[in-house]
Amino acid sequence: MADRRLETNTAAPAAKLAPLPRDFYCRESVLVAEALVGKWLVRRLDGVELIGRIVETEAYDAEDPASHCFRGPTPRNRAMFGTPGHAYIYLSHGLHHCLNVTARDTLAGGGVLLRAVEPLVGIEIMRSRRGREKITDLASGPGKLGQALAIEPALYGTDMTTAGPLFICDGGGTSVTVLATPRIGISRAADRLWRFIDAQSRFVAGPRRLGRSG
DNA sequence: TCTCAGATTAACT
DNA sequence: GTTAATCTGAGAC
Repeated sequence: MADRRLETNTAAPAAKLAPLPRDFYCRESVLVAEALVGKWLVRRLDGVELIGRIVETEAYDAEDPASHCFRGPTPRNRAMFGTPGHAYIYLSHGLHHCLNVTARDTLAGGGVLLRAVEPLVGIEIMRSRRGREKITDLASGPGKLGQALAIEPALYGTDMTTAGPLFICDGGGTSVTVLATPRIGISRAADRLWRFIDAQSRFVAGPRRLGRSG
């Protein structure tokens, strides 16, 4: 897999950063979560591009007791009941802004939490925003990702299928070894293997094993 | 209106 | 391994 490692911090040509189409998100959130591993998350901020390669995701939907949309629409989660492919941002523990992209084959509610990315472009800006030097500590967690990529409430509901301030593109298009594991930090439906990680990435935030006992 | 749990992180021991 | 920081929604009364 050394052939597909991407250590560069050189900006990719903007023309190649075409957002993934709406159809990509109009599937079961689990399928979208798995497919997003290896894609590039693009954040445009004050004319600067911050790009990270997605290495860790989690799927949630309305039938999932661990999901924010399990109990139906509220002012906070309304985005997850709208058209797939939009940003759902929530404040975790009153401190951290976490980024989801809405995804579902119906409008019943669902989304994919982006938990970690491998910084590719704008690394120095991310370092500055995070106040950390270690590249593996810049976006290896949902709250860290939010801080590094300037994920803020103003981005709530952003259409991520257009080349705006926030979107996801196919990126390198290289194949990825995706591993399914239990989700992190939840007590309900904790046995579902709805967390997806790049098995080879050192930027994954949590454990790489399948269950509590291995 | 009050209380509690929660899709987290970083500092401290 | 433990704990503090801090906001939101849900449920109980």
